[in-house]
Amino acid sequence: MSTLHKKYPFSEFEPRWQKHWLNSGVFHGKNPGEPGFDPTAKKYYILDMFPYPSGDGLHVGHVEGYTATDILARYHRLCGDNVLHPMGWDAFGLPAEQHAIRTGQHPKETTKRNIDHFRKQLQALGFSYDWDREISTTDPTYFRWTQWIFLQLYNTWFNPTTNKAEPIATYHGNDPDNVRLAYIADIPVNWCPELGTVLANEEVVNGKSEVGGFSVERRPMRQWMFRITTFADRLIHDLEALDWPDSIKQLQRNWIGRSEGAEVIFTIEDDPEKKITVFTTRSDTLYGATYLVLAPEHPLLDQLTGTFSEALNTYRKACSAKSDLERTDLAKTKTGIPLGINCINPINGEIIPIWVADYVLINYGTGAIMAVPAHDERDYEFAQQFNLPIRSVVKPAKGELTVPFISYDGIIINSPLIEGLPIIEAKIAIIKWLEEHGHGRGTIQYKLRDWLFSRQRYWGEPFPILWENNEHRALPEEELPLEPPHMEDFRPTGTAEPPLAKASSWVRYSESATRELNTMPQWAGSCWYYLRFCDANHSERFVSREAEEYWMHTIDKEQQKPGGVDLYVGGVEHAVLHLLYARFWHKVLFDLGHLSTPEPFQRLINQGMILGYDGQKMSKSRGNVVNPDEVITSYGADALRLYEMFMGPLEHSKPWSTTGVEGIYRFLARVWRLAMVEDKEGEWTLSDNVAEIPLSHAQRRVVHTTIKKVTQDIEALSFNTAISQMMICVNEFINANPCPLEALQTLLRLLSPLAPHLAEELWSLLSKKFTSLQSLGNSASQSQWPQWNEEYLTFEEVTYVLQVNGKVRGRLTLPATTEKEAVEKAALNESTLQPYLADQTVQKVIVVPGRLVNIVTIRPAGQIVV
RNA sequence: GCCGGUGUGGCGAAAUGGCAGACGCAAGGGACUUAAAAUCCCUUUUCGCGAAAGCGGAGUGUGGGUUCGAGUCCCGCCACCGGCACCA
Repeated sequence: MSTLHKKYPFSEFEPRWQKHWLNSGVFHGKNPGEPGFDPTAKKYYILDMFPYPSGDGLHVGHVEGYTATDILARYHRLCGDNVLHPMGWDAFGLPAEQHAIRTGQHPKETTKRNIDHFRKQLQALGFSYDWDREISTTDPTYFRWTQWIFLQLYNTWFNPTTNKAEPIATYHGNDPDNVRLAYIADIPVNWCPELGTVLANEEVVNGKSEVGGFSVERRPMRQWMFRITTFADRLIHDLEALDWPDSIKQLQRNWIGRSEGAEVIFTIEDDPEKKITVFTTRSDTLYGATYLVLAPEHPLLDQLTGTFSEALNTYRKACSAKSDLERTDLAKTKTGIPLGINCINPINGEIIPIWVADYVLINYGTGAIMAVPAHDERDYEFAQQFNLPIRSVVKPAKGELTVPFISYDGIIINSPLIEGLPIIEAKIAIIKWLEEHGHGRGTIQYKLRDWLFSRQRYWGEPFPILWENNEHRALPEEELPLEPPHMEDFRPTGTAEPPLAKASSWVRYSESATRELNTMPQWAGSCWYYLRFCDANHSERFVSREAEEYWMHTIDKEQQKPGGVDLYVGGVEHAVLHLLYARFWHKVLFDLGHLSTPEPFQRLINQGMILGYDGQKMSKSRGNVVNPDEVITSYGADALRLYEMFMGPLEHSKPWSTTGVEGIYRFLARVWRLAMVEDKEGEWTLSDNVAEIPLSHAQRRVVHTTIKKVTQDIEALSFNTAISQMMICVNEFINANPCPLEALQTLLRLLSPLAPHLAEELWSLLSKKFTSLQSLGNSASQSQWPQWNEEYLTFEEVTYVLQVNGKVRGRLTLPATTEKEAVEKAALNESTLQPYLADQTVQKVIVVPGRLVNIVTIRPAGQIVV
């Protein structure tokens, strides 16, 4: 393709404009206090999910989201807004380190090279980033503040009475280490031997590591955790006011997994001092509990009796040897073992047996359940397996009782205290009874677990933590940033010991203190980068208060919007990882008074995936990967940008089509030829056809329709239809002779956010001849976006579609000003309709102004004709 | 199993409850050309009738409903995609 004659000289002018933009600094968004800052301009913060700069370079999927935000950024600048549109690099973390190990180079070098390559590729697409604000998470001037924020979390606790994070000094209990938001815990974690590190729950998919797909095992380890669970309720609640896709909100809600229920305390029959607390969402079925189940790892098991049967020990061992995958396999039959100990149901004093079974999970609720086999499928299956009694305590509101009966549409039976109540009321009554009698309480459980934050890898932020006498303390703030030691051999040790342990002189902090050896996960840097962009070079604070308040301030107090980034565009894969973690950090910093908004991202859009031509996900092994560099070489950056926007709705997944790119390329060439002609030598010169003549009525209508449609579509992020309208406009003028300058001028302005190189080049060529043209854009604070005039959109005559009983039977052209009654009258008199109206009685006439008339008739017999 | 999303020509798609298929791709035809490329113009949901202009019927996964009128709103079902899943 590249050997073909170019339809317009993009390869000459695209790099030229890119260079011009870079050198002139036109895309720099001004902070308050900067020379030229305009306090009257609206601020607009539009953010991309910054990339991990992989060795593979830019993907066409990146191009899609980045083009969408670039169009918005350029559009808002033309509207006179002060736009913040930054870019940076999420360059710490596992993939970068894996890549370095594979290529045998130090991650510092590979990261730098990859970043340089990525930056070049982005600039070759003409994206209007403010490169003055470029950041990399691996830069000490950046991760200094990542470490500082960690210390904020370390020195903070969650006060349940205020429902807020507060400085640890306001905590008056005896062990502050028990309540810090960043804490050390000895718990079973996801250890991945292949990667040589532990992973967060969110990074383990079906028992495999999300990165690389290696198997993951449970093992108890001492790790840094974040108490994100204390924010579970706010993380759910605050979703409401965000302009996010419902699907993403739902994903986060499901992940947090709030469920309301009750804790019920059962007393051990032979030892009334010992009690078991269970969690249930079905307190209404308390009378139906016929046995109780403990998770095999339940700590109470060790206290209950020292004389475990051999069988129980064997069972517990077998469970711990199982992988998560085996254990959660729904298809397998349930296993369990009776403990030989009974407990007492508080509601009726009934003595029921205690079992141990691995269908009860230790890390949800209390690790113990009351089993109600008549109303829970799992309990039912277990009871069948081991011949345990099944007692129905709810019957359906209508219809036959089937067991197990799970539905909420039921009435309580066999339960003296709550007999005959509907389920919801019964729940409340039981909880009230439990609380009054000290046998339990209403409570809320979450699926969300605390966030495992430490990794046993080299390429990440070191923790600003010191250890002395087996106790941790914060590294003094003035010693930040704490840079990782330079190491030649930074590979995982093959054991649970982090590689930093090998840097012995770095590890030793003083005679008696050593440094923390773990590093932070990749999420650390991406949790707050959007804040740093507001003030990327500030050295005194993670972001200056003034800049943060300006770019993140509440945009709409009336609508109770929380504010934050005005538009955030990225892939759906971050729905429950990055987007949840960032919200958590943000809320902590907000509670501590460092930020002015409770949420980071007001509006979120997920771009769909770009698939291969075969409709499959692009992958090297399928051989269907499209390289953006090659598309740029053949068709130019504008064509690539425009094509990806024309493919379909931004949120949809859609397959790549090379002929589709050619179609867009042809369209851009048509725009070019509106103004340019090629002479015999193949040189392009300005066409004599362009003239300063007034638009005809019809032309003016097309131009103003286009202004309106493109403006509204850009604001709605409906770029495909905006482009369609521009095509219609170009089709209108391609054969206009002469072509009015005004049409061309308007079209170029409308096109400039989408295909900026072509628009700039033509504008600049035209303005050499037509001095009436001012600058295309980017001159600050003056709106240069075209305005449409509704008057020009109207037609003098409109054609009505005439229907009889909903079927089109004719048309009628009338002056646009014709009154409804006159339209009706004209329609009834229209000759083409008469055959359909003969023998009929007109029952009703519907007139939709400017569009259609529907005549509803009835036969004399009284039947409506259909 | 639960939650969410999507179903419209050969393909990507478009349609404030008001002429379904704009715009683009692909396909076919024409103009220009010695020829090709490029460019420009025309046709293109489908079935029936017609030499043709045209006329008539059907049609937005599927079955119902609301409405003068449904791709669009409501109820049921089917298929595909994504997420969660022994979470009590």
